[in-house]
Amino acid sequence: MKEKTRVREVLAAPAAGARYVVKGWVRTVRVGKEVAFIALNDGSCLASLQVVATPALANYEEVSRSGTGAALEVSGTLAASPAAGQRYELQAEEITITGAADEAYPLQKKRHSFEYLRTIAHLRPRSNTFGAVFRVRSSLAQAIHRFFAERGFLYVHTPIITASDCEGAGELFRVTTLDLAHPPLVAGEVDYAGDFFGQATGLTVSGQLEGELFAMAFSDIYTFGPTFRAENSNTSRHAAEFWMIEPEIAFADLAADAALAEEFFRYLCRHVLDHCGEDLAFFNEHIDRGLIERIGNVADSAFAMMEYSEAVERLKRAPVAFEFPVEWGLDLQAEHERYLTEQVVGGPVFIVNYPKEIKAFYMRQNDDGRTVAAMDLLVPKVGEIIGGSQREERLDLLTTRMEEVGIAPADLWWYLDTRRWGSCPHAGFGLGFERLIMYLTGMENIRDVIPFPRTPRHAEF
RNA sequence: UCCCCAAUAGCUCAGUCGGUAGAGCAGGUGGCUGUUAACCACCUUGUCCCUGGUUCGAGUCCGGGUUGGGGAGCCA
Repeated sequence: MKEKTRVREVLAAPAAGARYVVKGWVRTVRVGKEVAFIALNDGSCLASLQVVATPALANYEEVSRSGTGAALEVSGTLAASPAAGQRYELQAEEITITGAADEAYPLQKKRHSFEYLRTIAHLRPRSNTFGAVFRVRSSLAQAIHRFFAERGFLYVHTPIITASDCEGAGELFRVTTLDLAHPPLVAGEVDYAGDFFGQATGLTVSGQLEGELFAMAFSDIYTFGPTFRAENSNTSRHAAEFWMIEPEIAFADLAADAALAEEFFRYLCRHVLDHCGEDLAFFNEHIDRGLIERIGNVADSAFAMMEYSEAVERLKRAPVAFEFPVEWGLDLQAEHERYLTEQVVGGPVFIVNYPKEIKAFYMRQNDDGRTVAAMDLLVPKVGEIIGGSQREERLDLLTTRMEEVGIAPADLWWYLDTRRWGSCPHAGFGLGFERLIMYLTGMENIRDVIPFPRTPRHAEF
């Protein structure tokens, strides 16, 4: 095969005149008798390359009839475009139709609803919006690894399959090789002793507990991988399979945790502004006007911090009627979080030190005896985007707390061992990758920032 | 899981008071043109989500269901 040049590179050429081979998919064709214009896109950037075809081509008739979606290989010479709309165009000398696309091609050169595009998720990456979404997603994933690598963090692959169902409150997907029609039974219950792992197992809902084990050896670590929740959640912000970033830092307290989260979040805002400009401009114009300004503000401003107790007081004094009650000891609802970040602060804000009753067992108990060292980062438009805490490193307090909330310490003996030998203050947080992408693109549905979304009743593709 | 809304051509949608279905895009034909999701003319395309009911008559009103969307809870 002839070596190709990406459209992105061709469009960035210093001058016209060179010959190129470009391969991609047709976005639109505008046909005439003496000339046809083909917008060719290969996903390397948002812009398409204008290919100019003339009847001099042996297969001009065929080429001019190729519709939106067809795959073409074009050899030609780059020329300065005489018309407005593009700097360069490729004067085709030879065009091969690699894969034709007829009128049944579901992606037309017009606006489609996101709902419809979800039903053709195998083709939607060829659209402008989803091309931009998945380029930004890829770029952000690499930026996340770079951020941690620059700071000496160890990247750890925590297990996908887990036997501990007390990691969090999330419902586990079951992993089994048992014959579901005829499972082995003992006293009417399924006997997992005969299952593949000899015990009940499921897909992970968090890599945090294993991450803590590695932090107790490598000091600063992070995980970045898929996570699964079998919750029957039908919202624009929940998926059954999503990706999560979970750093864990040893010899660190909640303040250090929040400082890391802020540096991390601002780094990623700065990253898309500096590296995804074309796609961001597209989102800013078509999806969310004000996006670039909002991201820029976050990248440049220090984040506020507010005690949970103060947040409750502010909400109580708020001159608005909330649907849910505000009382010390109750969890903050989405409407409360939005009010705090959008109205009270007008920017990102950490809420810290929550009542221990509404938070997980592993969070470090504060000296007041009623709060734990937890933090949530709230951002305008989205609400909670990061949740983290300092972990309880004191063995006696941790085991007591586990018993209080009904988690058998024996099941997590390995977790408790880190508190038994060489324990130290440590902290970490979790960032939902898709929610980050939503925040940085303005896309409002999690199903539209993950290639093939898994949600209740949906595992197509 | 709960609340609300929606479902009409391949896609995006309109459809008045209940009177028998329409536009744009896509597709076809022709024209025109260095075009810019080109343009102009003509043409083709319907299980009006399913089901039951009210009615002389239902895309339209009512009941049940399915699917999708928005919101809430759970959370990331």
